[in-house]
Amino acid sequence: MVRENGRPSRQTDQGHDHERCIAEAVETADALCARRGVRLTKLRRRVLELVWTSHAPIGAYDVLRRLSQEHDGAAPPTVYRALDFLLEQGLIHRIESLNAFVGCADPAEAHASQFLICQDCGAAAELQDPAINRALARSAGSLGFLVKDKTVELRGLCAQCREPEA
Amino acid sequence: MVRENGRPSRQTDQGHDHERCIAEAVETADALCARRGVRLTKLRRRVLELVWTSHAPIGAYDVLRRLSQEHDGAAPPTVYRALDFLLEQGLIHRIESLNAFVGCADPAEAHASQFLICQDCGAAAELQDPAINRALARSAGSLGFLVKDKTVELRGLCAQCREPEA
DNA sequence: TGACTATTTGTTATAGTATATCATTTCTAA
DNA sequence: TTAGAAATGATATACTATAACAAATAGTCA
Repeated sequence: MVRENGRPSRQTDQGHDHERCIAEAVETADALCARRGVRLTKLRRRVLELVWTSHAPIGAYDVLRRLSQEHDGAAPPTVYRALDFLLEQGLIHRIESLNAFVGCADPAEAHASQFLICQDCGAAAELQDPAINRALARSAGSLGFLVKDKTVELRGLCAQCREPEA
Repeated sequence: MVRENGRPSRQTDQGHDHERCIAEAVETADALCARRGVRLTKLRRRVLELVWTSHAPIGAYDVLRRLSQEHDGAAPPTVYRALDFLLEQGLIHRIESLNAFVGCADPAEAHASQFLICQDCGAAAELQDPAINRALARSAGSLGFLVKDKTVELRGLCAQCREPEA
């Protein structure tokens, strides 16, 4: 587990076993891709792991920098193609306000989610709040707007990072 | 008014007098900046007009291309600085999912708004729906998350562009 | 007024994000 | 085993945004 000075690293550890987090994400992805008949190749799986390095969204070029250390000839398209595949399969999400990517907490089926992004620790928590989706659907619907895709990103301070406030 | 073949241009005309739209936006901006003691310079005012060219969000480099036609030596910082000023003053909004900018419909005071972005005509409608904001606040609050800033962007088809469906 | 100061704009360079294109390799299925 | 499809390699380039410093302009006050 990644630590700094013996204490949990804020960026990577919310007090949980993150290795397990990554392993589970990869297992789920393997199963899902097998069921769907799509190929989670070694490269794509590795990019998925890199995105899951922490719960903080990671930029494509950060993924590239890490990938390059172990994969000769990795270039931007290498990473973007893998990210595109993972996005299509719903295994990761794109955070528009950060130009970055984060692992999907619940990739089993397509869903509209919302993100709470901490400006201190960087972590992005994924929600699927029916009340929010209802309010959005109602508002758009009343204007005759047909929603195809949603981006809901709230930036601020997560509960842990707020504590020192007191 | 911008037209194509004598018919209203979808990108710029939703069946309204858009010249009036632009003029009102500039008048409001002038008054607001005067009251606040900040300077809406000729350059900034012109960039505001260019952002208001249509109700479709416009990219910084599109603004630059247009500005260059009338303003020697316009460069990226010229535009980005003006856009930053306009954002600070709440006169325009940034659409994260498009890396683009759109005029603010109600710049008098800070507000959390939502955008309905039509994937056909490109127009972005700005909402300020209290029900949406309540749902977001409730959800974030229940998790102890302190919200500082929100991005809510729904992409799909606006009422006008849906009609041909039938 | 005239000089000081802060703000705005000009200019050049560069960082950061993403895609187009074509060649090569690898996988799959017949 | 081999043709076709899918994935990856490799190079170039497009698009978005900011850093840094110089010059010009506007506002202030002696």
